[in-house]
Amino acid sequence: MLKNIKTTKNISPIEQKRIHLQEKFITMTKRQDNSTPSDIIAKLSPISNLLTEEQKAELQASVEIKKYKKNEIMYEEGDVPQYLHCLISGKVKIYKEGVGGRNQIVHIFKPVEFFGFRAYMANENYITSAAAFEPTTLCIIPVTLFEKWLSENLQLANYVIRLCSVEIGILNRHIVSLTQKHLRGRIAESLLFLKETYGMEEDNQTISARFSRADLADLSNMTTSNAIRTLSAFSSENILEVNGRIIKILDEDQLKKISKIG
Amino acid sequence: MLKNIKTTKNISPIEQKRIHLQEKFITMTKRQDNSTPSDIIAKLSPISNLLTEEQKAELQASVEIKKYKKNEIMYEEGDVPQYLHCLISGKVKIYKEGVGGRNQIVHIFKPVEFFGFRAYMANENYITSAAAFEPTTLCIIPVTLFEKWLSENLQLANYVIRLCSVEIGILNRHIVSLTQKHLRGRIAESLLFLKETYGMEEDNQTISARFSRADLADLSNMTTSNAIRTLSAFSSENILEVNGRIIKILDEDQLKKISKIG
DNA sequence: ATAAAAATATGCTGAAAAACATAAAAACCA
DNA sequence: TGGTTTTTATGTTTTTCAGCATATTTTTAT
Repeated sequence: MLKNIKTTKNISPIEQKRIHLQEKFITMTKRQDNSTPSDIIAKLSPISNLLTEEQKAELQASVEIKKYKKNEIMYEEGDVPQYLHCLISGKVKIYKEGVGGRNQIVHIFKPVEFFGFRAYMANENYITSAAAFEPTTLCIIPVTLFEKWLSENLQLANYVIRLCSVEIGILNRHIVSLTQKHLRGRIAESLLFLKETYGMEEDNQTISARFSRADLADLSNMTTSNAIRTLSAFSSENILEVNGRIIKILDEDQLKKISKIG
Repeated sequence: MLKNIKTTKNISPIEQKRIHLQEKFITMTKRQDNSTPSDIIAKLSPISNLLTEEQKAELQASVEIKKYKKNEIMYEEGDVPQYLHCLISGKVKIYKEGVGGRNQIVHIFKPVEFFGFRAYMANENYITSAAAFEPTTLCIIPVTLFEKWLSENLQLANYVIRLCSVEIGILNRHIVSLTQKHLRGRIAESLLFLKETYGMEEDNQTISARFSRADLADLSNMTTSNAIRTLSAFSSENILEVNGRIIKILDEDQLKKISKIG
């Protein structure tokens, strides 16, 4: 009894709010995961809309659904690419192992986007790994089937060319940011990028993503210590309000400025 | 007369050899540039082989030949993409301006490769600039025509998808190298990359490219001073033989090792 | 041919960020 | 529930590299 009272006393209002937000976030995430198989096929519209009737039938026949736990790995560097992966719900990181065991996240995906075909099309084994940030549902389709579709469907092929073109642009920008900006600029850019990708919660300030400091570091090319330090600095400068993994952007203009000047 | 003797005396055997190699290199470069218009169309085979007869006729009707001097700029960041560029002879760099006016070279092209369509396909203005390392000949084709071909030619579209897939892989690898390797590892990698791209001269040691230290620096994400310093170090370690812009790889295994461990 | 400009070489200094260390807080789990 | 592991926080030291200065060499322009 006494212990219980003590525990309750220890939780500050801010902490209570954090726990509340955290639970709401988990609920939101889980809710997205309740799709039935037919729902899921419908969700593949970015691809399936471009397919012929025959190809849609092939999709129906070959698609498989896979669920991944938090931090579970989908494929690793060196693996032979076998499937086109479509992200139905959850969040996925594509990362590459660096020299000192340090990882660099090269892409993050949101529903409904697809990945995992590049290496196959380039005739390589995977040079990156893919893992789930949070509980995630994927559709997987044999990549040979996807290749066949590409070889017979102009619309799909042109869509993929446009996707790749956008991706190359992002990577070009990224190279310069990661190599030339300073710690503060790189973290600022990553936070803005997370906001763009996963959006905000109802308050229009809280980023709809819960990343560990280590993941933020891997995204921003720095050590975990420096990610922690820089977030603390932004917090004490009232640019962010940081509450565990819940990050609220208080002064977006300032953050953009820091991101821009490096 | 006396002066003449003095001048001759000042040129060491090594220097004479350097001048000889330099002149031979310039001759080689110039020779590649003597193509007639019909030769040039023939040289576009990587694309034209994939075109239908009708498309080939359109190519013939629309293609233009452009010559660029050393360091001349083809397009700049912010420009509206208008042409597909095919490199017929010479060497081209694609680069991006960084924060402190420092450039990062994100791609180098050799004949016959094509570029300049990515931004258009991504529906953007150019986010990179293109310039000639040395006297260069290009074919340019209206990018709208290229887009039309893509929308009606499966083979071409699939070829472009494969090209983009390879490119994305290179960029992913590049991000990790440039951010995580040390000076020595980055320069080593750039030199090996130049060797892969432009090949060697007859001696099978000299890289068939003459890059300024500043360009090597822009390729390797470092200051010009550090590119100079590191090349000197490699030279005194007998990994390279450096003679102005002529770089001979003496110990490729060692260079690969340095590139690998960072 | 000669002056001016650009590129290369090298040393020195200081800033930025990694590496290391340690403690506190939070999450996990048997 | 208490103990263990992981994550976050923060201070200190060390390494790497950019920035600057200056001299020399090479290239370019006139």
